[in-house]
Amino acid sequence: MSQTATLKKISAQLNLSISTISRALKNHPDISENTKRKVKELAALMEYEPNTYAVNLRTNVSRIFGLIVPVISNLFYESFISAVEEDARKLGYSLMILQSGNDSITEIENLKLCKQTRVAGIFICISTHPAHPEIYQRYIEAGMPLIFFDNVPDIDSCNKVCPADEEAATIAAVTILKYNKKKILAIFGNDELSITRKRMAAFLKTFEKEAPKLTPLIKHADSSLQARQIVKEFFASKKADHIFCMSDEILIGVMQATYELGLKIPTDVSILTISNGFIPGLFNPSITYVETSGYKLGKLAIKRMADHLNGQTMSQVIIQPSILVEGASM
Amino acid sequence: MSQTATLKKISAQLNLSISTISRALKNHPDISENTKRKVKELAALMEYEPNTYAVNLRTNVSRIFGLIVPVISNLFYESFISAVEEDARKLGYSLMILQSGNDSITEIENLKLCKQTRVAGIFICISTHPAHPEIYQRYIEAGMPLIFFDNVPDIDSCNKVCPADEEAATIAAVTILKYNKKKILAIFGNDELSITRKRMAAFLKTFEKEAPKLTPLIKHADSSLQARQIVKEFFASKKADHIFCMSDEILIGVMQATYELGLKIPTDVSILTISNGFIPGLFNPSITYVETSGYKLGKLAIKRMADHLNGQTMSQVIIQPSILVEGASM
DNA sequence: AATGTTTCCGCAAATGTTTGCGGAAATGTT
DNA sequence: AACATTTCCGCAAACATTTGCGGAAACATT
Repeated sequence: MSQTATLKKISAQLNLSISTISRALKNHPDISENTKRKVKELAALMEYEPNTYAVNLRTNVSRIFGLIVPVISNLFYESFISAVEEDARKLGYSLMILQSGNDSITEIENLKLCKQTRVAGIFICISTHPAHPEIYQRYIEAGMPLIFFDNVPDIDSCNKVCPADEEAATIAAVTILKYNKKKILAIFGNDELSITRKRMAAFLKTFEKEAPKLTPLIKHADSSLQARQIVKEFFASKKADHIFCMSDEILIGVMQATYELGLKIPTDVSILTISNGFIPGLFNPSITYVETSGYKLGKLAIKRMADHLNGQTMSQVIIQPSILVEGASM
Repeated sequence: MSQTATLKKISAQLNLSISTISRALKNHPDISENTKRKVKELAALMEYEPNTYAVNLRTNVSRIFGLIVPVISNLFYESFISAVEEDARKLGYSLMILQSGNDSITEIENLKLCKQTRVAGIFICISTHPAHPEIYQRYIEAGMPLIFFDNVPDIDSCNKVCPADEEAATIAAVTILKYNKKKILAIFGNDELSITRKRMAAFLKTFEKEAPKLTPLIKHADSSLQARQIVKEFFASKKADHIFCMSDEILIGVMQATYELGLKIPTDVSILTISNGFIPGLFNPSITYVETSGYKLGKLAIKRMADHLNGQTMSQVIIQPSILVEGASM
């Protein structure tokens, strides 16, 4: 890079000490208005910008948040990141974004990188199989502001910001029952994800409570393709009057299957999903969904981070409530 | 944060000087194998990690790339970012991601932030209306490795990595003609985007050349909603046997309109779009598209950056070729 | 025994900024 | 005139690291 202005260079020009320049630029009361003016003028002229590294070295804090997600290319994370970035910038922070690829080792490397970078705080959606869950604890105990979101560890005293997974699944179940559906195929994601387990438990619990005689058929799919095959295989021999999808990914596979099977929605089969809202609107008829907004969750997360940085360091679990958004698929 | 190990603390423990510790840890030949071993052992024990800020202050380079996009929540940028992050990590770099919100002022602020952070390089997709295009030049002249992608400025001597916008539009036009379409509605994005202009010019040029008597009807839409309205208004009075969509955003609106109008695809109207590939696959029938891959573009961009950092600083324009992916919408 | 070479390590400066402390000059108070 | 207070500013240390230079010891060469 080119010649960069420093406090030293400014001080040399004005015959003032470095400390005076530093203080003048930050409106320290010790400095007279007159010299403040002169310093600021020259600083502007020379396009002075404080050297972030020197500042961080001195103060030992940076204005960067670390954000770790399994993948960026995901509608949910993407909107989450977008929300966090927006507000982080307003607070004068920027974002260092890392992908773990849902791999525990990479995740740990990323955490280490955050530590090395002396980030001001970390947002993390943990991987499916954390090899060393105790590591999170270490970061917390070390005083690192750490906000877990979406997929969170089973640690009690930590900050978590989650979609209302149980509530969303409950709303879904209640809605399905309200429409008087009887033969229900429910497709969930990877069984090992905490999010899957939570949603499934709440879903089944609601059925047990509200309609004990009704037992939805549960299937698991790791991908759109699997979901598609599950539906096709199922309908080859049996029928269902409703398909519940745990996520966009599953919905996409299910919709492709209904195309291929020639099923009319909602007359042949009704559909309900849990989603951010974007994908359900692409289909015709548009799919009714229980909203879990990555964007709103992001807003909550950055808010929690800001509060934490302002001294409210006690751990807290925040749940982003879910609402039903009616499409035409029920 | 907790007690952090520093060179000084290690040196105190071992009764060696700081410089010896520093050299031992980086295998400097001046240091004997014996002390190297001792130093490394203690460093590992104390979980020593070099202070990034001190290192950067001394060396004046960081291992961070800045990446500026209009928005993160966009399938194209998202996959671009994903690709860049993957390879950046392999090279030992991380990513600072900034959104400009397609606002020139915010974009300049973000550039400034990159400069302040002393990033090793910048990837930028510029906003629609750069208020001060000369600023880019300033960064380039200052020696900042700068890679423009997707929407790029009209500067000659700079590094650009672009989808083959012209080629993509040409392929689209050729395909439409191949299917013998006669009444063509072509919907493009915002007229002021360089990407729109490039695609439109190539599209029209191909028609002029290959089928001079055929003139597609051109419309512009800034959003899915607008595209939807355009189609509905158009079909209220006229007919078309093909709709060309410049982007996913437009495709989405068009598809909603076809649902509402009850148009069968491809019998009533055929559809072709330019896309990353994700969205076209969601519809039934799946939409034929000309691929412009954000992921592949990202790989190209980071490659160019790596080369630049390795001394190949002369400017270069790289085009990511386009291919036709056949769906069932033609 | 004197000189040259190698091996191994430390001194100190430098990077740019922040900040506690102290101090000179100017002003105000008896 | 003597003292106290205020105003304004500089000194120097500190943050953690890197690196040119030099130097002491050990060894090898005449």
